[in-house]
Amino acid sequence: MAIETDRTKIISRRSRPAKTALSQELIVSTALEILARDGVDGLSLRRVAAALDTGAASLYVYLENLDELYALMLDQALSAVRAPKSDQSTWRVRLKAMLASYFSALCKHRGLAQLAMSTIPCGPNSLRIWESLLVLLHAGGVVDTKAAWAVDLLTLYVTAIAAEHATRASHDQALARVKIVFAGLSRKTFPLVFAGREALLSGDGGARRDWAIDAIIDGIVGPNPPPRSKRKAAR
Amino acid sequence: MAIETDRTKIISRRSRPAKTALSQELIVSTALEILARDGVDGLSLRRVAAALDTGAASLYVYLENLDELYALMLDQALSAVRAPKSDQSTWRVRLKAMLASYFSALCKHRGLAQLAMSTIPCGPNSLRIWESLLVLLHAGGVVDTKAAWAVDLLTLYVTAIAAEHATRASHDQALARVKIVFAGLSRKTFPLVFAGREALLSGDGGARRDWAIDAIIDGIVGPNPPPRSKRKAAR
DNA sequence: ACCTGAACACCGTTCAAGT
DNA sequence: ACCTGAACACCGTTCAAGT
Repeated sequence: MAIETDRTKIISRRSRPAKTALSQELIVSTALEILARDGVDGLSLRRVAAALDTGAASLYVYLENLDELYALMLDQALSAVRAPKSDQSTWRVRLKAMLASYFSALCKHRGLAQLAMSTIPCGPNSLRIWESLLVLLHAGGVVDTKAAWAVDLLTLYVTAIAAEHATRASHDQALARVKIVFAGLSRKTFPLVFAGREALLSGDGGARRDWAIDAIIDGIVGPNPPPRSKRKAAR
Repeated sequence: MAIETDRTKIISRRSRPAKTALSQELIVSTALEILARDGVDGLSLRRVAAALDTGAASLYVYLENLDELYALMLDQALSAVRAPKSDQSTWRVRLKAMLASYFSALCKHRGLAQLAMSTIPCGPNSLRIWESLLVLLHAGGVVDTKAAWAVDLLTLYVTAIAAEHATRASHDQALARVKIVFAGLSRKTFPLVFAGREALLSGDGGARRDWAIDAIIDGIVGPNPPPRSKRKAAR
């Protein structure tokens, strides 16, 4: 998407981005950089403006408001999500790969997932991803309304788990509170919580996420999955 | 300004709550009221303080910071979540009832769900709810690590869907953007998104949520559910 | 058309000073 | 111990004025 707007970007790369002409894309990229570096608490319009050697007011030529910036940031970050090649593996493996890619795109910039939770993703990259997910689900026999709802459910889960991930990572105070609570947990009043306290805490990253995604897909496909054809799953 | 700390409390209950002695609980209740009335954007420490006829600084006797307030608000709101009576229905019906209760508790105060997404719930009410959910899942044959992960998955979904719900409700600008995108959607480039655009948008509230919860439970229980005993499900 | 400084109406948090 | 006003270092957004 117009990676290098014009020459200046190549010529005058000194200490600073050297007063490149402002553009929506540049603003968004800069904002994503700041987000990745300083997290969601370090991101502000004023800081983005400062990084671009200008004042916050200047950005309003390119943005209606902060929410629009968030939406654009989300979509630009989602450009990293790629649909896996269609000529290999089952639809299920490809679906999971795509969701994993979605997850890591959200995690790449610290706190992006939190923004994603309060933004309805509807940029070009979201559309592309939705389409790919729908194709994969169709291959799995999930169609129509169910397919639409399934895309929503799957992306919602991935976004939520990424947001939780980011919260725990950046916000160790909250995590410390949980640990204290678990340390003083009464085995009598809460026997099952007590027994499962390890598992409840364990981010354990991958394992829990993989299990959850599989569970959700199982649930979506339903108890009577369509007959598995011997052919490669349809494109 | 503690002019009327005690007797006056009974005597002078006029227009205002009449300068009740401050307390953590009172602060939390007031904050929840403001949240319910003005949404997440209308909530601030200063406003809570103003509603209590004091300055923001006064609250720091009872709160470490804003995050602690959020955590306390979440837990107080979750006190409305009740475990259904154990002597009726199947574990599955009761599980769904409890999750529905969880959902409506989060929706009752506009924007609470958004706070919940960036707070690890670990107050007494969360513990109680976890325990009940674990009991129900055990009745359904889901145990150990799987049960713990399942509780996490279910509550994460409910929280996320409530947050999405709140975002859409309060934030019609974003919703308008989606509608514009869908209106100009290319049936050629995104055939499946185009076909499912109604279903993707339809909040449709209950139906989609019910389907998703059922799908997740199905997925958790797994393809080989334990033999359904004829007895009432164990407590 | 684009950029800017200054202003407006807010934030959370701290702290010395009061009672 | 509790409360307070004032201050600090920030916010997003607007707007008249510049180029």
